[in-house]
Amino acid sequence: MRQRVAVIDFETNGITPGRDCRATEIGVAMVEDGRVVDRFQSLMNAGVWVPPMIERLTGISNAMLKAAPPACEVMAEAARFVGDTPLAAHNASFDRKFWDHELSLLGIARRQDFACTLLLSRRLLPQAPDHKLGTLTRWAKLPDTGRAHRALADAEMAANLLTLLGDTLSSQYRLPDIDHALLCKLQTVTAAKIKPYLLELQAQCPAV
DNA sequence: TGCCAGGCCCTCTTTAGGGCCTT
Repeated sequence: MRQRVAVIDFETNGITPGRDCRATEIGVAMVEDGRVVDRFQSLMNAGVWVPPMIERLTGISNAMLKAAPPACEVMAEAARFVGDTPLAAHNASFDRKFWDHELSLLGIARRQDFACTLLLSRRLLPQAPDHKLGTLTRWAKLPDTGRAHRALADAEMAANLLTLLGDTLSSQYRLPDIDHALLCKLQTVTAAKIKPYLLELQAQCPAV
């Protein structure tokens, strides 16, 4: 896939964004033509408390957040970095709600759709042992990007997975124009119907 | 006060339930 896509990952102190549940770190891997070409990463201090279980999971402590820049500054910078670039994430429904929530606090509305590497990998890589980001990375022998459950390492893992999914579509179905809009369309086709749908797309494409 | 996600996907389904995935 040649198109530039911004793959994002949030670390947070909980599951549902709100007054006491906020992003604690953001990572963005800008992927283009199968390579990560640019990166953005920052901890952010939203004034929330991180429970011990999540401190252990992410390695992000309350002391680290105390010293981090304010969430509003970080998110404003992240929004400038991403601009209008199409977005992707692993289990995008999670990162999308935090992206939308954090930007809404700045009065910014998202303009672009999210592609989801979880939905796409369930459809295109059904033979994987499971569809956790770490499992898929090891199973597909994708590069080690650093400590799991840190935002930039996970964003780069998801970026590599996105590239693998694009390559899978190219090699298995010989589709010439794989772009973000196609990926967003594919993730709305049910897993049971994806193969016939792709074969139909292939039949409509001129031979390459 | 007490509770606390939610969308997707499969199946022993559709008048439902439970596992997956994210922190």
